[in-house]
Amino acid sequence: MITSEINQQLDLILRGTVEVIQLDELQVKLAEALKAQRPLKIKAGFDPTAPDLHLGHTVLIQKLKHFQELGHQVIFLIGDFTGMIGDPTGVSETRVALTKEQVLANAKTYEQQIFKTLDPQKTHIEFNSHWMSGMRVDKMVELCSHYSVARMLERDDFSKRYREQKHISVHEFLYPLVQGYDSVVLEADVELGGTDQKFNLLVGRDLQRDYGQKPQVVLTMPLLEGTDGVRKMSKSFGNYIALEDRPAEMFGKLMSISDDLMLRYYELLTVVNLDEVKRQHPMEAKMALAEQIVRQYHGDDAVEEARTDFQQRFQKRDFPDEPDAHVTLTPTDFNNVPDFSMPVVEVLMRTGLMPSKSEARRLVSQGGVQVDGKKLSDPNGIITFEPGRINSMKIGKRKFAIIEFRE
RNA sequence: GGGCAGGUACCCAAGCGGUCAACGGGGGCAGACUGUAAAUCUGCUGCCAUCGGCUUCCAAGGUUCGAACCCUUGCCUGCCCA
Repeated sequence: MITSEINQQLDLILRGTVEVIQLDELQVKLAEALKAQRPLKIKAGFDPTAPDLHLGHTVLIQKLKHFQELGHQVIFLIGDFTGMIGDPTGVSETRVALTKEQVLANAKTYEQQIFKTLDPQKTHIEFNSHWMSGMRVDKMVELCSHYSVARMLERDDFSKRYREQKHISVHEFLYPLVQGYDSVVLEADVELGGTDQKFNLLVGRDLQRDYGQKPQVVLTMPLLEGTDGVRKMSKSFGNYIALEDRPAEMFGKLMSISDDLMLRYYELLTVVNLDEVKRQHPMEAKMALAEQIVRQYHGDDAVEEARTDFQQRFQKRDFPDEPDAHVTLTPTDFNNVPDFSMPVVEVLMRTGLMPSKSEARRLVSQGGVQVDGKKLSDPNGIITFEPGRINSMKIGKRKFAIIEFRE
């Protein structure tokens, strides 16, 4: 009776997970929870350095949702303490430490976003600065004594960087310790994280054991590949789909992924049966995926608009309802020219869609610019405007602008 | 504290006195192709400009007719020895 209940829970819990350490411990915890009518504490930590979440983060949030649906206690931990010091990961760039205000603002954004998936009533949000900021140095030193350098160097990225003679700051060693200590403070039963977090999650187990607690079960989730289909989705790679992307943009990005990647997204971001997806025409399946995800974060109306925009822009290669730029010209814009003409490059610059004139000329000479459906080719060309006439401009593959001339 | 190696465009990485705005790869952009794509092929990828010009190769000085390349100092990174 209890066993069947547990197995039912496990079905959902294990969906999509990469690794569970240890499965039998999880079973025991579930059984105890059931018996004592006490929900398990499920912890997942997020770095508040990024103000917005992307689909990659939602893999974990979905998993939290599963636990929540099973009646467990979800703790959304915001690593603001770590954030305020500045995450040293990423050797090439020195990150600027965040101020308290920034962290709070970011945390606010997090709340808005995760509550599109999680139930606000049943979600605890914690900040680790709560117990870390006031920690005395002697206690910090004591915490450090719970772990050894050799074990630190076991960590993949540390050992790799060490081997490759890359820089490692001492305080980077503190991060896993702090994260692990969070689990001690929260008395977490389970901690979720991406596969890249495995080491940190395991440190949590060790520390809990050292502090006389039962070690948390560690559950790792795959890292979602970004739109390039290769590297993990990340803001710094620019291959991400942010939850706050405009609906049309989100839709477009989802449509631009490869067919293979589409299946992966289905697997990790939805509960749709994959065999069913494979039976569909790839393009239709991709549309359905885009619709489902846009709906989740922007609602039904947005889906409608986004789909229409996409079909116009890309499928019909037509002008979208909402141009990316709208330029209004008046006679004063042509001060020295009696016939209301203007170099193409100048017009392009006025749309604000070009980073430089050189870029604009390049685009024109490569045939990437159309005015009213006619392809331009001369980077030195001139466009003559007629009063009251509205000119449409296609700039590159995906940008559209309206140029209006009013007398 | 001493010794050694290195810092080149978005990233990686050539170049080591003129022919360098700087090879090559990745990424990005554009064109072709297509089911939106992806893959593939082709071109472009500092800025301004009609020829042509201007500002770059960690920073500041210096040597030279001329420096990314040589010298000095500083800053940064890694390794080795203390």
